[in-house]
Amino acid sequence: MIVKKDLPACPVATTVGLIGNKWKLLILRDVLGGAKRFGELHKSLEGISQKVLTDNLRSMEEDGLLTRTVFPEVPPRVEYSLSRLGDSMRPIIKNMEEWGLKYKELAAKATQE
Amino acid sequence: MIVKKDLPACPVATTVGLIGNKWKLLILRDVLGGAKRFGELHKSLEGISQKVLTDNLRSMEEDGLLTRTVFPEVPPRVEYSLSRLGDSMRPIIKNMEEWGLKYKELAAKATQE
DNA sequence: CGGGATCCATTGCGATACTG
DNA sequence: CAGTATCGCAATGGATCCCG
Repeated sequence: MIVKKDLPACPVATTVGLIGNKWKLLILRDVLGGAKRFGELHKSLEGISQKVLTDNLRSMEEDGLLTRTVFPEVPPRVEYSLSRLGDSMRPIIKNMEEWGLKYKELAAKATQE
Repeated sequence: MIVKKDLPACPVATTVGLIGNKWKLLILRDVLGGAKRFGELHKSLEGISQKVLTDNLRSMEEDGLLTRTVFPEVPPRVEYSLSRLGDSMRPIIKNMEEWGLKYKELAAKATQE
């Protein structure tokens, strides 16, 4: 599902409009590994406040990147998982992961000198 | 050149720390096409203020992603180009571009229905 | 447990003016 | 041209309380 926003002319800007934000990228990273509960995300994303996490999750849900599933239990359980659209971002995160790994190798070398 | 910051354990977080920001990603996009002058970037990045552009350029320079070259002319000319480290981010931006293109196709289809 | 609602401090950022 | 400096507002985000 795609919700209309004004799409910028540049495709990169389009993508950046959806995930050009620290937390969204990290949320994506977490959810790539499978559905996550609110509390799990909150723990994993160190430093994020409940409010900001909620805001980002809502936004990503609106944009069709995430699927929110409520399990009618007591206590309530809510899971966030990747939609098909969200899953199509996997290569982007994968690239960032690979880049980060290489960067850390470089940083390690630079340190030992 | 790599400047030390505290590197997070997660490689994705490492990358996000350097470019997990709307403007930096768009600056990267612009500079991928070759060296750009300050004014060119300012025009291309619609909506950015001079201050924020300067701040981001400085930050990216500190992080070793960009190279800043001053030409001792009158009027002064300053060019920003990709360092080797910055250039290694090309695949990430490329992915985002491809994703944006596909997304726009989807959006177009959804509209015509 | 997973939020919604408030209130408030902090900051980000735009606008403007000035300079080498 | 490519900045730096300053000011002041608006928005972001943190903390807290409450609820289904």
